[in-house]
Amino acid sequence: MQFSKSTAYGLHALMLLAKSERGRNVGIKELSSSLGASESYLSKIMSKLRQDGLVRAVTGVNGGYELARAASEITFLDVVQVLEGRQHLYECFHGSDHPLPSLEAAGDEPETPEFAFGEGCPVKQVMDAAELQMNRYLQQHTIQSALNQAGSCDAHTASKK
Amino acid sequence: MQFSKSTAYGLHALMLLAKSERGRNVGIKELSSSLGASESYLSKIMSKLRQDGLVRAVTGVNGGYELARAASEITFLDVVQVLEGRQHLYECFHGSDHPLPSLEAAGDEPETPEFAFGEGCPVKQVMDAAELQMNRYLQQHTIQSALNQAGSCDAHTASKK
DNA sequence: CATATAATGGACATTACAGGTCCATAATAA
DNA sequence: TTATTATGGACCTGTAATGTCCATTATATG
Repeated sequence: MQFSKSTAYGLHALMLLAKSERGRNVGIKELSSSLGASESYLSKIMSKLRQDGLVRAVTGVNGGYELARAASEITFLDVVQVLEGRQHLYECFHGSDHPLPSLEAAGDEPETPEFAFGEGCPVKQVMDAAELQMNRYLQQHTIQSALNQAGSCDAHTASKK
Repeated sequence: MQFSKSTAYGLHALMLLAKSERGRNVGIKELSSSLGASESYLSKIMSKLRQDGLVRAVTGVNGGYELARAASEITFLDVVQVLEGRQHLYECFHGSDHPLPSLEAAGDEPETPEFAFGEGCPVKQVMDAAELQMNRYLQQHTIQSALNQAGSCDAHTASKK
């Protein structure tokens, strides 16, 4: 299990947009050369971010992208959910369309002492709660807060032009 | 990003082993029929769990698997790390062998105000910390605790044979 | 010892999906 | 009108997850 590269690219792209002066559009060329990603691939990612309302895009000359709202209002969770999808990280096998284990044996097979799968499943409860811990953290951190963090302990590269 | 099916199978297999009487070996046939997985596939998973010391296996007649230590000493994190690997969930693209963005421009291009990637990267700091939140939760929950949880709110299926 | 049982590990097949490219189209500023 | 720039569809590719098969090893039992 790994976060996709798309998420890494998306997060970094938003960091760049947050840094650029407000009102100025940043083109895909600039973004892709800064991040070392191809224009075609990165534009797919930016497109998703736009569809979900995280960035605005304007086509044509001097077009490009800018944040759709303040960097302090864009959480890491927002970005992750757009680029990784909103399904749960954990599913008890056969994504719920599968009949429960004890269907043909209506009580005559004592050697299958099964707990409930799917929703009531204690394994799923733990895994979902674990995911929640992570998501809560991601929701508490924004593009802006990460930017501040970078500015404080990493001031040498964050020189303001 | 999703947990693999292997993790789901592995966790449930351990739950079954924890339920079975101590000292009794549970064979792959029994496990696979209970979980609805093929014997061949599930045995691969069990093999991994054995190599990492979570279960013991004995070959031959009456052989099978049992927990290598108390169910209360096997955390969800243990299982996840065996079956998902121990790499970080997040990597800043091109796993650190890539030169930093500002290499050809030794100070003459003010339009690439880049922060450090890799270790110092503020994005990675947030993502790693988020992962840590999840892992901490997984470490605090064990096969035994999940079993208890199941017993309390799901007692109808957890009848002791 | 012989036999049935059962896990192991290697090799291999299959599938799904992330990663990545290309191109035709639409929108916009100059 | 033209150059620029994002969009979205189609498509290709590599790799990892999933899954099967088989020969081997180990063990209990008769």
